[in-house]
Amino acid sequence: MVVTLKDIAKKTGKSVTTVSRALNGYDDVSAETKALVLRVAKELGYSPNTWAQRLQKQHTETIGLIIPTFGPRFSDPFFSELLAGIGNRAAHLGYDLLVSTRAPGEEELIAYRAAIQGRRVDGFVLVRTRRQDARVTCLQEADFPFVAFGRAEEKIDFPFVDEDGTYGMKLVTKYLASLGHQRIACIAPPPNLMFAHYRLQGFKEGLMEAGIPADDSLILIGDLTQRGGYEQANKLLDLPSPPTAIAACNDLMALGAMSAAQDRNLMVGKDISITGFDNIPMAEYSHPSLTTLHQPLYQIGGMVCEMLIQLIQGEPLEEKNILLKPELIVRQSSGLSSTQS
Amino acid sequence: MVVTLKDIAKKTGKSVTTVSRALNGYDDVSAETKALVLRVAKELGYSPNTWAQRLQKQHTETIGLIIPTFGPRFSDPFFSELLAGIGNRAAHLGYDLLVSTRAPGEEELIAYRAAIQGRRVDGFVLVRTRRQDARVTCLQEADFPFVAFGRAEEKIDFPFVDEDGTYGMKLVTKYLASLGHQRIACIAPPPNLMFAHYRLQGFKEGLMEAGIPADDSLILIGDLTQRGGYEQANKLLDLPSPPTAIAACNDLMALGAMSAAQDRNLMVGKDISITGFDNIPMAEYSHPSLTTLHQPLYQIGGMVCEMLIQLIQGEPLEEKNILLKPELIVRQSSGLSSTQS
DNA sequence: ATTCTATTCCAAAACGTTTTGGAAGTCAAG
DNA sequence: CTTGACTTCCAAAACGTTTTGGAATAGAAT
Repeated sequence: MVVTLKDIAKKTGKSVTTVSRALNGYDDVSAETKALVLRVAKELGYSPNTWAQRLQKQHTETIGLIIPTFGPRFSDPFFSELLAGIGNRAAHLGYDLLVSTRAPGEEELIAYRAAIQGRRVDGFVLVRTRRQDARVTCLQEADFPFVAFGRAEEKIDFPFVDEDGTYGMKLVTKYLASLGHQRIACIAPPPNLMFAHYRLQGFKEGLMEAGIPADDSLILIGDLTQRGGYEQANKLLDLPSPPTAIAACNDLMALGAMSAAQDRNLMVGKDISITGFDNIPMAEYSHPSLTTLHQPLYQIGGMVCEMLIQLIQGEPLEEKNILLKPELIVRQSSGLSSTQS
Repeated sequence: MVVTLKDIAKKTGKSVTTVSRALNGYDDVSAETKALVLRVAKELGYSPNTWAQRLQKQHTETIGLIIPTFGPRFSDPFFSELLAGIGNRAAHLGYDLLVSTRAPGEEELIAYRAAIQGRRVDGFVLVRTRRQDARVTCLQEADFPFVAFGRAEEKIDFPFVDEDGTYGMKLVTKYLASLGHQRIACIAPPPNLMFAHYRLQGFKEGLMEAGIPADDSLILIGDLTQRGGYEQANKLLDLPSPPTAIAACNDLMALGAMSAAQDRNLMVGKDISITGFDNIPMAEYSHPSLTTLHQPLYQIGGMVCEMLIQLIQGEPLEEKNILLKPELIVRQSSGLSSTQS
């Protein structure tokens, strides 16, 4: 049923060794033998048993990705875009991608450890880094190759790609201020996530540079989903003195916030300005279209994947740490403050 | 560095066989030996080498999914939702998920064949079945376990889960007709996809049952993306006698169509009705929110995955073919026809 | 005739696990 | 003292590949 090297050896009258070497293009096999072997292999529809190969070669040509699912699902376009980038680049470089989902916590670490010790993958892509990220220490202790999308808190040294969230949020906050907004709210991500820290900091710096006093009642934390954005926006709009602009720290929450505003018959882009972060495909097609910061997730996935594979293959990285500047995309969801009128 | 059975054997003074059997819970090893082995294994942080195990056991505890990427990427929420369902259920049942992306065609088949012959996965989940689907014949010839999301054209027999697209589209078409719409357009998927066939058929049957004559100029084919929906809707709205309702065959195209209408200052839900299919998370939060057919993609992913694993493990399937009825979700993007007024 | 080099091949070991088919020991029954 | 049953263990084979370390042959150089 399944064709092995032995079958080819028997059919060609050569040894298993020779067949193997012929197929792998060694030059200590004569041209005619090689041709014969190749022909027979094709005839029988041979392709090598992956497990035997990997057992022998001690590497797997597979990279791992364990998606940290907060809550029951991950229909987050953030992940799917990133996943596409990683997966396509991996396929292109001849690597497989092994995907799992684990909620952050003990289970998650067990999955990492099992994959490492069981040599199931050659390296990991780490996404959405956290403060005191146990995954990082786990991988570093095992001296296992990995590249992260996101930085770590302490000055821990590891290869990563990240977007400059501080820069981005500062940009958009100052932009909102330049439109005349004085009461600018922020819907921030859960603070244990590293990017939350950077984005929130950018928001605060932006306010400061615009000369707007900080007001902690205008900073709420959302769970990164549309529903979360909706709920937090409602709280903001219920304030005695509600904000005229909301800078959400991701697009999904921004879209939720837009729904909340529209439910109150506010014209988003006129009565209130709302901005996001990520520039997911949805952002362009929402109504009004969403002002946001563009983060090339698909490309980032590709970069991270490529760096990891270089690392695995022992090639030196040109750049170990890459920080990308997000680009402000102004669309219709933001406009001049109407409080003056 | 890496701990093997041999290391444990050496440390405990037992044989590799005994260690293996102790760890695997055979009862021909004494309680104290077992305890000793378990303790040492834990001490050394042993976990088995996956490749060796799989080579020996001849099965991989991994299921494969090759996403047919049309175009450069697959940020389609359809896939990410489905993927989440498959991945989570697989993890729950102790299986890994191996993901690849391949454009339909020769490359794709090669990937399937290599995975089969290389025994890389125990079975496949097939998504988005096509007419004369080469993947199906490939898998059937190899007698390889698979479960599809989607049916096949001919009366080819294989296990699948599918949504009843005909029923769904008939439902929504008749619903639109009941609102007074007489000129109802359809943006259909590429006809080589099986679900395109069923959904289009449902649309036609719906028109017929509502007593509305068919008009082929009102049926256009879109590429399932927002951009595609936008373009096709523009063509429809440019017609001398444009439709008052557009039934798009998926949500993404419906959202694109909404954009097209809104660009012309049409009030979606009043001046024109637009409906989708899938009920992706975005549909609830678009403006206006999208009337659509709910298809529980996450659950479907789980079902397909579970059926596949049953198949792999040689358990009989209670139901080999499952056809789910989509549910009509009426939201704000559809309303009474305004042509009477 | 001998040595050297090049070419072509292959037996055996190795990767780390599980399974097969006993072997050795103990104990109780006959 | 045998026999049989039971418990506990293990050597060796197997999974399918790659790599190691030659062996065999032929031709060329000495």
